[in-house]
Amino acid sequence: MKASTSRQSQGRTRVTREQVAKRAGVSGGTVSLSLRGDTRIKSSTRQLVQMIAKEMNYRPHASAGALAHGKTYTVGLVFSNPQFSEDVLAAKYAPAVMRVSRELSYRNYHMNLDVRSAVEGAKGSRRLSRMFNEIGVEGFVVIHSPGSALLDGLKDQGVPFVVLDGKPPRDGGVGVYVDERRSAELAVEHLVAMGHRRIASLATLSVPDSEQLVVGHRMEEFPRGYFQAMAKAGLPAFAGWDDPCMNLADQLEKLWLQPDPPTGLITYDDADARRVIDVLMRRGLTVPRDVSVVALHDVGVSELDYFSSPTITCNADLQSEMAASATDKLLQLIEDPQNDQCHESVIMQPQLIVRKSSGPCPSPDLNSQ
Amino acid sequence: MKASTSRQSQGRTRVTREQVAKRAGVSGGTVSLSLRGDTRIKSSTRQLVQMIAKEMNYRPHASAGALAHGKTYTVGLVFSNPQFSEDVLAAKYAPAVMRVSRELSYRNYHMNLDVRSAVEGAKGSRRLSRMFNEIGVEGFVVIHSPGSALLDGLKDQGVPFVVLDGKPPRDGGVGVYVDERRSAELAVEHLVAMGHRRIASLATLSVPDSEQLVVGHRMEEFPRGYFQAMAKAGLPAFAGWDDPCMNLADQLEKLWLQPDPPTGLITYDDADARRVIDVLMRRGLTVPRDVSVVALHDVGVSELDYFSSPTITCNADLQSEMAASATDKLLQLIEDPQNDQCHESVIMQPQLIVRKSSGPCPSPDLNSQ
DNA sequence: CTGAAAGCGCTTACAG
DNA sequence: CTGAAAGCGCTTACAG
Repeated sequence: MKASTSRQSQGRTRVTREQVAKRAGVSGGTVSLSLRGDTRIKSSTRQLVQMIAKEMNYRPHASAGALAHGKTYTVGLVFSNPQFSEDVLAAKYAPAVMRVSRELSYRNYHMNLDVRSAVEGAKGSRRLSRMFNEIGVEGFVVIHSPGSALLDGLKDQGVPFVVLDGKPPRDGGVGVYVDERRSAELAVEHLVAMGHRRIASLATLSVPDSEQLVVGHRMEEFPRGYFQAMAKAGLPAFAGWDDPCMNLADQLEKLWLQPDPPTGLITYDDADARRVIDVLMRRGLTVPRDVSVVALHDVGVSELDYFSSPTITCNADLQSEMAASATDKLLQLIEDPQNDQCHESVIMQPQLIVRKSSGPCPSPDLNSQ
Repeated sequence: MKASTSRQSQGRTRVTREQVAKRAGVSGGTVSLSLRGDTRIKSSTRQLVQMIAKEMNYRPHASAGALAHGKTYTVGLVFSNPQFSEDVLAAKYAPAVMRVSRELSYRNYHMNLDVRSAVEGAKGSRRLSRMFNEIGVEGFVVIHSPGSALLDGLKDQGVPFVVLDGKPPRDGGVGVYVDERRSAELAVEHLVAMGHRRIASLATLSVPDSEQLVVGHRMEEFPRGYFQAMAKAGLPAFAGWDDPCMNLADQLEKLWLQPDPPTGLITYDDADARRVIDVLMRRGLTVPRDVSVVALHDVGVSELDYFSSPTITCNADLQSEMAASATDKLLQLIEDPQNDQCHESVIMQPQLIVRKSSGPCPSPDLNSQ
């Protein structure tokens, strides 16, 4: 019973178009057209063919189609960020991956996921190029690739792509990303609205030391948005760090050596916020009674609610929305590259979700008691 | 400058085999054989062709190959677990997805990820069937599909598949999963070795109520392993729950109403463990000083280390290893189905990682002080 | 309204 | 050792 033809996938004799044609008493071409609902075929024969095809459980062979008409209806999803390990990226972007997959399937496209293209430079480029030429992937969604050489390669070759959660190369290309400065602004505005005036920003590495490169990226937008927002609010900015690699505890230490320690803290993400809260607790400070903590990003731990660690106020994670938008853009780029509109990046507006880590500024009296 | 042929992917004129052939002064067939390193071709011409092909940056067209020889070198990765939402599955299995992708790429296979097949029953089956017939996927890695109708469909059609982190259908098929009973045994043995005698097990739902089905699955193996392990250790088992939907706080409440509350607790996963620790803290109990908590599974929060919530002792997460093994099995199944060995499931042995949530049993004196 | 035919780019016996 | 040719299953002008 277990025995079967040596290649199962082929042993199961495939139903071909010609078989349907014969059964229906028409030619192969007519079958193709009928199944596509082409009105050049008389309605009655069209329906006949459709019926018979369904009966026979006929499925057109995609490879044959691809060879004939040149389209594969497949796009590649690749990670390209040498700064993070694959697993870190995978965990972080899992929802995006899922969303892209779902959106593609709605449009009858397929998704080819390739992790190893995460490799930067020539090697990564070669992989993408192979995917494009060999498998016939029609375009790429590239996840979070800051200033990648990969992208330049794609652009040179005229391969459609869109960057998900990252900016496109300076000289063109499309990206879908969140307005970072606005994220910082929202955080500052929220704290100001709660009466806070002394609001500090903390720089951190939430990744292993070996991946310090990321600091450069983070440091670029994160504090800039903070400084601008503070300026806009007419408040003096002060940062916790001397250099970007300074750890959180040291930054807090330094801030609390000042005569007037901050009542509001802004961290890069919710994971950092929890670390900060933990340090504050050890110093005998309670969040948000004594200090409010707001994070700019949500990496998935914002909603945990423990005895000593409240839920975190932070900007909503928009990756699923970005994924949908990126998929949309890419398909436009593939199907209608003439349309100028699809060559523009999408900048999403952040939305702050207020949770339990932030509250009113303690009044000075209580504060100094 | 921006103008280009209407279909970029085709506009970029593809380098074909015939072009290489002409340049090399040989026939198309010779090019194919040479590039595959076939020794029927004289070494000198073989090398010549290889050189020229590289020069011209020739990439064989996969669809054409697939049409000619019938192989696509593509496998499908699908989720099939109606009990969890896609996002929950995605986050949980992200490392597995990455690992499968990597392993496949090492063997020059491609991965087609399809989320929507998570839909159970006829609809999901149809999707898989379409993937198999249309795209020519040669087999499937099905993630965590307890007793799924999908699998039966695949088996009936003779489509190669392996279940990742789940058991195969009772009547055959291959799965890769961890020995759940042994997981429980390790947890019990660890606590016993630390002097604990009163060890309770807590049942929980770490997913929203709407997904209660999962309880059935969990309850099946989890307590069974616990009860067996306790019996083996010669200790009386006692469970925290009356019914499996009882929440953790109530279970703890109940346990601590007893004259002799437990000194060791076993939870399903590290997330549950943290919830338990949180409840214990509110009751004024410190972990692991007063109570040790061990989880059977690691869902990724075991290593967080906060002031009030220590790292969690639990069994290592083997999903990456399972993913590698599952990929291996599937490719064997595809490439050499005759080999009986590849039709057997793989049961992985768990490994307990001791962290800070477990420690020696408090001595009775200190305990009652 | 439909059929016959060329072609997509490859693989693989089969001659020579 | 290599070339000429049939064939994989489709699409798409082109006749009629």
